[in-house]
Amino acid sequence: MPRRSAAQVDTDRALTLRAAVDLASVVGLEGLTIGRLAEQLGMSKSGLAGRFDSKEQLQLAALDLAVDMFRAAVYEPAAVEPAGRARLLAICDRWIDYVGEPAFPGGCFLTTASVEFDARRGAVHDAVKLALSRWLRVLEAEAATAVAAGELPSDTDPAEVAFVLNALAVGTNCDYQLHHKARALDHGRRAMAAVLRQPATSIRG
Amino acid sequence: MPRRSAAQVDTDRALTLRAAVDLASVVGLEGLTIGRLAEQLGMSKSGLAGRFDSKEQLQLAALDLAVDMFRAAVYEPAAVEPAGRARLLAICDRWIDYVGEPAFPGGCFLTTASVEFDARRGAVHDAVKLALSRWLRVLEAEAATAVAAGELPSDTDPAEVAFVLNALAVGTNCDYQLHHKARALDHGRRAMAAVLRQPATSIRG
DNA sequence: CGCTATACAGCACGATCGTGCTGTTTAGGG
DNA sequence: CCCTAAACAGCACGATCGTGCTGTATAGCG
Repeated sequence: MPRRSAAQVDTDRALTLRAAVDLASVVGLEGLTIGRLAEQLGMSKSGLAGRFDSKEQLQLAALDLAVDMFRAAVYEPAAVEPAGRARLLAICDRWIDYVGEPAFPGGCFLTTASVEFDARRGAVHDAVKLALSRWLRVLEAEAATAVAAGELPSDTDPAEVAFVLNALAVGTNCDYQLHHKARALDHGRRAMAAVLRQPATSIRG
Repeated sequence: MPRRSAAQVDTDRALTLRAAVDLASVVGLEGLTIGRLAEQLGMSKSGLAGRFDSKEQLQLAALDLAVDMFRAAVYEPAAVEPAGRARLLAICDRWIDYVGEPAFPGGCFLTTASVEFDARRGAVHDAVKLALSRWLRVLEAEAATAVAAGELPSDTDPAEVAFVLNALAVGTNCDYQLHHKARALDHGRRAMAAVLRQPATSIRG
């Protein structure tokens, strides 16, 4: 077919990647197959392959989109809250919402990709690791702000708060994806709230 | 080759499954391939396939072995402790040990299988779901015993304790497999201990 | 010492994988 | 209005997948 405008190419690529993310969330990033994705999009294998240099590039692009969608669903709505405990609470709330009604049919994409590629080598592993490290650092910075403001106990380790919140989210995602019981979301929410409980006697005010 | 004694067949099968579990912990239960496993064992594809009815049976057998190994590494050493909080603490301790030095190169097999098959249908999905449900019920029963004995706050929900402990273990496993930082194990241990903290004023004595 | 059942190798099958190459079609610049 | 460049279909390639069938060698029973 023809040469098309850059905008059209971009939206085509975006729609392609959106379908790729949906598919990969169910069958995994490795099960994300050129043939299957092409069939689902109603185009030929070579046509689809032409949009990406290789399967690995497709995996990386799908991962990027999934990270963007996670940030748009979880972080950005919470970023309107003031930094610190309030923002962390908003993040956790949105996070559990995201686990309960994920944008993808197969649950949190980052978690799936992390478990799938944690024991492999290559660009995809590195990209997953980088994305999750960055997210943990965001959480840690918020926790540090909260501690500095006296919104969390002064002996709180921000890195530990970030770790525990992430672990609870990952664990909640796994449980919910396996059993689809809303109680898992309640448990996850309550456990996160307990982590972010204010100090009994406020230190600075 | 020949007809062999039942004992020999059993140990051969056990060795085969042990290799299958190792391989699957890295490449996933779906990436566990007859050809790759046969090559690793130095035998032909058809020879290996003859030991199992189908690939799905191989996956189920590998899963069974992984569950047995998890129980042997985590639950059974802790079962010598008295039921309730002491046993839960021992379980958590062993659990984190298991995450830090898993019997398989790719981390906790159950977690990997759970994430891999949570969005699929079939016997493997059902088996994973059943195994994890049973484990959660074990944790919940121990937590209920602890609450009844006054070793945990009386308003504690045993199901929530079981859920949170499992979520922390899963999250710790994911983080550790991705980054291989011992600090993750410390964080996981501390968070689990916090969940099992004794009531400030013991109710029954 | 034969006989038989079994564990396995070897091979072939269709399907699907990722990736190239070759046309063909067409939108947009000159 | 051409003409170039991009997007894609169609096809083929070797590799690998799971699964059968066939032949063969041998341990253990009678």
